[in-house]
Amino acid sequence: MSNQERTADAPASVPGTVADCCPGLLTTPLDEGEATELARVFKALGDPVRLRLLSMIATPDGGEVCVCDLTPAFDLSQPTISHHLKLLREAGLIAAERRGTWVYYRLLPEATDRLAAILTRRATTAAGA
Amino acid sequence: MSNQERTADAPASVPGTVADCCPGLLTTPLDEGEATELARVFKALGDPVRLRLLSMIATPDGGEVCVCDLTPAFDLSQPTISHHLKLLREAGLIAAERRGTWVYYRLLPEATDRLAAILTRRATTAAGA
DNA sequence: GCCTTGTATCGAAATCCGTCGATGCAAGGT
DNA sequence: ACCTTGCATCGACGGATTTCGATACAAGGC
Repeated sequence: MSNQERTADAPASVPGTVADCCPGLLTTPLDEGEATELARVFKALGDPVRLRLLSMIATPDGGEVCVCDLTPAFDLSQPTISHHLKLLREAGLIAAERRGTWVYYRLLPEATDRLAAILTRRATTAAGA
Repeated sequence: MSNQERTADAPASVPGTVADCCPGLLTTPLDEGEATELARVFKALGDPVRLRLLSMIATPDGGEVCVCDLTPAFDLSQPTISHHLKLLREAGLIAAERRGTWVYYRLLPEATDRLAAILTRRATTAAGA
């Protein structure tokens, strides 16, 4: 049983609304085009290194992490990390910005919000009663 | 002769509890073990065929779909569909039940709930209580 | 018992993916 | 200008993934 709070009048910084954006995977069958596009995003999450990268990027509240901090955190070569960051970028999950010598990555919250909404089971059973 | 038992279904750790499982990906860095385990689930979602299968399985309110309804919905061979269903099963996303001649699949909502929670940005700033 | 139908597993082929070293480009210091 | 440092791209290699046909297993009808 999901004890979801109904943040009806959420006073705090609610990250936008994810209510009506998403076809919903769990409520209506996905057509082929949507499935292909969604699969690309989930595939980007389907690797431990990329998941850790994403969590390291998403964790700081300012939401920016220098690549120079990401690369030494893994036992992998620098090109490999760069490759994984590129995949996360192409999936629309993160964005990069060059500032001087360094490149900073930040999370794109709309992307994860969308995925969360897609994976959220709306209360279809509680319809009306 | 073939003495093989069918033990390759679900992984050892069946997601029974979802209460304390979710560190939150967006709020704390993932350690390597969690990342590996999570990546397996996301990888299962990283294919258009499997996404469509999952949505077809999750869509009916009763939550059960016969394989005989899934297979002809794709332009793929029956073994291929069976293979994709197996991957979704091993990821803990769906479960199978044989009833007579046919096999029925249903969604395991705890799995998608967990993913949705992991991808949900919690209000870290409001860390009260 | 045997055949038919539904589903899973096996083994192989083609393709994709993660990883590396080498190299190129950008920016700054000297 | 030149060199140094940070990051991206290239080309290649090994391992994983997707797909198939063939086949095995399960259940029911004859």
